[in-house]
Parts: sequence; C-alpha cells; structure tokens
Amino acid sequence: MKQVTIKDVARAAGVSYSTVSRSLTGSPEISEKTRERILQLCREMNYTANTVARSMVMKSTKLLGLIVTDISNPFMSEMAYYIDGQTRDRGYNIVLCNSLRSPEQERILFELMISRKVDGVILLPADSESYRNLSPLLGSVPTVFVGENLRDAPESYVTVDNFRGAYMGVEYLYGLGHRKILYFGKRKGSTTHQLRSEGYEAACRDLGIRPHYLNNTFSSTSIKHGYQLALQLFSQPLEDTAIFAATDTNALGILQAAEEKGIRIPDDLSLLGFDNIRDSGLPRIGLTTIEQPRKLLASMAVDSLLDKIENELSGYTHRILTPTLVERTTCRAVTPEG
Amino acid sequence: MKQVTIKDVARAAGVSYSTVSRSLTGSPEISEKTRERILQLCREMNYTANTVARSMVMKSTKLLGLIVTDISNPFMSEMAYYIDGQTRDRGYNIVLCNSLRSPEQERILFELMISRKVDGVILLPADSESYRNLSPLLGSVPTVFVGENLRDAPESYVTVDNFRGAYMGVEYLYGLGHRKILYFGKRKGSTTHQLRSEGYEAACRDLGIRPHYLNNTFSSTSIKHGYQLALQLFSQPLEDTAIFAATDTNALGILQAAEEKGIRIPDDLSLLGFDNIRDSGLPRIGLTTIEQPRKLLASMAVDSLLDKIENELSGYTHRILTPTLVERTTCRAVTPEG
DNA sequence: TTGAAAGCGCTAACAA
DNA sequence: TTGTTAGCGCTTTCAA
Repeated sequence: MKQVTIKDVARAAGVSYSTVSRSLTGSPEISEKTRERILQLCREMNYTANTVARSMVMKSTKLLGLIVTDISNPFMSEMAYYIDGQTRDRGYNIVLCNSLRSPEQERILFELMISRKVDGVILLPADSESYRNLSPLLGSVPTVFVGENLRDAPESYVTVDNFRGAYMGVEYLYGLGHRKILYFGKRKGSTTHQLRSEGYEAACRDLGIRPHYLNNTFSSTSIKHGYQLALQLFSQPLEDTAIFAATDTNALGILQAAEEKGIRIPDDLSLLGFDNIRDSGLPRIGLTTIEQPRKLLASMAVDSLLDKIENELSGYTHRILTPTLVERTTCRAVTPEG
Repeated sequence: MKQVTIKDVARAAGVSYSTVSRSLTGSPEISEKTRERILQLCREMNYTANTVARSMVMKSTKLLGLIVTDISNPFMSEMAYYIDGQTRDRGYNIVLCNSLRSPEQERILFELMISRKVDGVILLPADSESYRNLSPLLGSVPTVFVGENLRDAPESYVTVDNFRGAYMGVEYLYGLGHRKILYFGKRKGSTTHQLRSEGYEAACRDLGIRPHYLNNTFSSTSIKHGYQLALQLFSQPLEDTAIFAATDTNALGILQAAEEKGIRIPDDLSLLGFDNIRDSGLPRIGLTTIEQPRKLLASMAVDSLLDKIENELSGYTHRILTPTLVERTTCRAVTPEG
C-alpha cells in the first residue's frame, strides 16, 4: 500500500516541500493562492499528512491512553463513550486497553502508553493499590485517576463522594421506615468500597440503627458473585427489611437469587443499589440506586487532563462529585416495627 | 516531562547508540555480555524506547483502528473487549472511535486512521452504505468489516448468517405451536436487517403461515424506539401469539411496553429477540433470542485482518457464522388454533 | 562485534 | 512569500 508523501505533492506542485507543509498546517506565512492550489492538489493526489512523522517533530501524538479494567462493563464503556466524544472535538484520539483488574497488566499497559508517547492517560484503576504501584511512572506522563478516591495523594483524580452516597442511601431507606438494613457486598482492597461502607455505618450510627454486613468474599463484583452470595443469604430466614447493595451488579445478582427463592422485591424486601449502571434502568428491573454521574465524571476527567497537558500545569486537582438518588421500583415504604 | 532517549543511554554506557538499539531489538549481532549490560542500564535510567520514532522507520505503528457506531452499546463494547484481548497478545493496540452512526463522521474517522498510519482497521459500519462510501479509501489501509453482509464485495468481512438466524427463529416459534408471528422492527438501510426479514419471510412461506410486519419508522434501534413502537401496537387488540423482534434492544422496549399495558410475557404473548446482548440474560428479563457469537466474530475479524497485514495478503475473505438459539423464558408453547 | 551515517516524513528556524 | 536545512529518535545498511 504505497503512501504518497509530502515530497510527492511538492514535486507535483513544483514547490519546495516546506511550502506544502505550510499550506497544511495553516501557517500564515503563505499566499492564499498557493495554499488553495496546494490543498486542491493534495485532494487530487489523495494525500493525507503522516501523523506519525508530525508527532515526532511536534513532540505530541494527540493520543490519550484510556486504561480500564474491562470495557465490556457498562460503566466503563459509557465512560469511554463520553471520554472519546469530548476529546475528539479537541483533536485527540483514544488508545484503549483493558487491565483485566490485574495490577501487573496495568503496570505493563501504563509503561506501554509511556513508550507510545501518548499525551496523557486516563486510568480507571485496577484496585486501590494502583496509585502506589504506578507512582514511579506517574512523572513520565500526565495522568488522571477516575473513580478511586486517592485521598490527599499528589495526583489528579475525579471520583464520586462514595461516603455521602452511601449515607444518602441509608437516609432514604430510613425515611421509608426501614430499620433493619443489611449492607451487602462489603469489600476490601478498594477505597471506593471502603468509603461506601463507612458512609453506611456513619448513617446507621447517626440514625440509631444497627449496622451489619454481608461481606463479599470474592475480590471483585459481578452479577454472578452477587447471586451466589445472595443465595447463601436467602438460605436462612432473613430479619432485614431492606438490602443496600455495594454495587448495582451485586444488586442484579440479588434480584436473580430472590426470584429463584420466591422472595418478592419490593414487597418482601427492599433493594437499593449503587452506581446506576445502564442495566438498572431496564424494564422489569427498575433498580432504585445511587447514581454516579458518568457524563460529568468523564468531562471532569478530560478537563483535568487536558488542562495539565495543554497548559503544562504541573499541579494536580481533586474533584469529588456528589451522587444522586434515582428512585425506581425496588424500594417500598414499610411501617417501622417497635 | 523530560524523556530519556537512546542517546542518553548510549552516552552513559560509553557505546554508540546503534549498539543500544541492537540490544533492544534483540538483534543477534551483539555480544550477550554487552546486551545484558545495556538492558540493565536502560532499566536503571528508566528508559523506554520511543515507539513513535520506531514506527517511522519500521513503517508500522502496531496500532489498529477500531471504528464502532457507539461503544456504550453492549454489543460493541463486548466486541471491543475481545478484539483488544486478541490483538494485544500480538503486540497491537487499539485506537477507538465512535462514528455515532453518521456516515459523514465515519468517513472522517477512517481518513484519520489512515493519516495516523494504523496498520489496519476493524469497522463496525454505520450503515449499509458504509462500504460504498468508504471504498475510495479502502486501498489505503487493510480493513475488515464486522457485522454487515457485504455480499460479494471485494473486501473482507465477517458476519453472522442473519437470514438463517431469522429462519431458525420462526421454526422455533412454529415448533412451539405459534401460527401468528409478527415481525417487529423491520428496517431499511441495513443489509443485516434486510436479511433478517428475508429469512423470516422465507420461513413463513415454507411453513405455510402468513408473514406480516410492524415496520420500524425510526432509522435506528434502541430500547426507547422499541418501546414507542410497541405502545402503538398494544393500543389495539393483538391477534398474534408471538413477536419476533428484529433486535434485542427492540425486544427490551416491547417488554417494557407490555409490562405497562398489563400484557404478560410469555403467558399472553411470546417474545423472541435477535443478538443476545448482555442485558438479555439478566434476571427478570431472560429474553429468548438468536445469538450472535461475539467472541468468535471478534477472533475471525482479528485473524482476517492480521493475516492481511502480516502476510501482506492482498485478497479478501468473507466469513459468515451460523447463529444459535438461546432459550430462556420469554417464549412458551401454545396449542395451534384451527 | 561495534561504530558511522543515512534516512523514515514531517515542522520550523533561518536565509533569500 | 518561498526555499534550504537541521533535526525529532529510532533502525539498519555498510565499514571497520
């Protein structure tokens, strides 16, 4: 597949190749007449500038690395959608990689992005250790972490206020009359989940009800894991009137187990999720949940990153967004006992 | 962000920079001793080769363009997941773009991929005209189309046998006793949909039942559109005992409308989808559907493309996979009338 | 086994 | 306004 280069165009036009370059880059130091003529010729010859060569001299690839744990996860793919939309307008393209939640893979990918000379990377981290694992590399490329609270780490991140989200969730359930609320899927190894369970606990304490947990013995969340855990839970009589699931995927698993066990939701049991993934809004599911504002999360991440890149800012920004409650059909009011 | 280059390493090692290059590329014409020493030094200096510069001279970026209509669509994101997995093993990375189903955007993106000098592109086309629109550019980069039947066009594609899938669907419903089967969401402007409705019609003819359609007046498919269309349908008494939806997203919309109208599925009406998107397997949904084998589709696409690239094959391949029926809970047996 | 040098396709500083 | 030229960081002949 023979490619036509700037030299071929120059030869055909009978000018030097810097003149062609000037026409292409929109340089002012060239006559409008010549530019028109050259541009026309480029079209005729089917010439498109070689971005790789341009990147070399410009020291900018206009490429952004996007490292997610798993693009087939609806939360991630929606984020990718928004991120692509908002960066392409600004002349960037996305190099997509899946870390598969492996810290090892994640490090390899991060190094790969560095050697590919991407202008920046947006990272949806594999776990709560990602920041620590990657920190020796963070000086090599502008980076923003998404969805993980890095507390006061000196690196940009944007996330949702998971503590507050969980707190709100408990308040909502309490307002509906629930006094026995189980937190389902508590999980180690993730700041996000740490904060969610802390928010739950704080709210319980403030409202004078007893916090209690069903721990997630799996290290990741998926519908299947939620289902297995819930099956276990439903094998004994349940005292609780409401379950607060750590994630929507967990909640979906609970839904499935409940259906099999003949437990009606919300009639017998209220269910509240966290994330508001796309699936949750589907007919027949209608999961009430705490929403992470994905579009906003994406645009904040993009803004932070491009600021860093384009203004050569060397600082960092932390943005914590407040989640909102999306009421659907899995929670109902009950009369508080006692 | 100062980057260390091959020259810095060479200087530090007291060798010429071609020696460093040889250590890195695994060239045989270098002593094992020197290589070890250099490699060690690279690690110490935190040096990673500049892929952009390498691409220039190698005339290969090890980058593949992936153009989808919308990565937030679960079908596409799963494809992306598999494609990434199978290409990264082979040293490639993916540049992801969304065409938003706009032929105009799609052409711009395709040109962008050409100027980025990707080694190949995998295209999930915006519509049935994509091949024609893009054909002037197809000579510039190895390409494979996914999910659209290009008939006998001289370009690689991999797709599912949509005709056969629809035919199988009708046979299944017929076997369950259904004689009045509505095809829901017939749509123009897509070979895929053309073939599906042809398969439906052929099966009806062969089985001696009357084909009839509810046309999709929207040009794209989404849950919302399916919902609106179904609402319209359910506003009058329905003769049919089964609906064959052109896509799972349509079927999901039907599910929602049915729920609102108090039509029980499958008790009052059987529903069959097409695609088997992830959502369809969710608890409480359990849509019976014709499955497109996504993982296989992805690996065939990757194989076709990499064959073309790595073996500099100038021909093309057509691969049409047979779909399978996934039985879940939205279809039930009825006693045929008459 | 190693070094010197050309060249990949482009941009931009400098000259004309 | 245009041309000449250096150089971006690398791989790969060709010589030594």
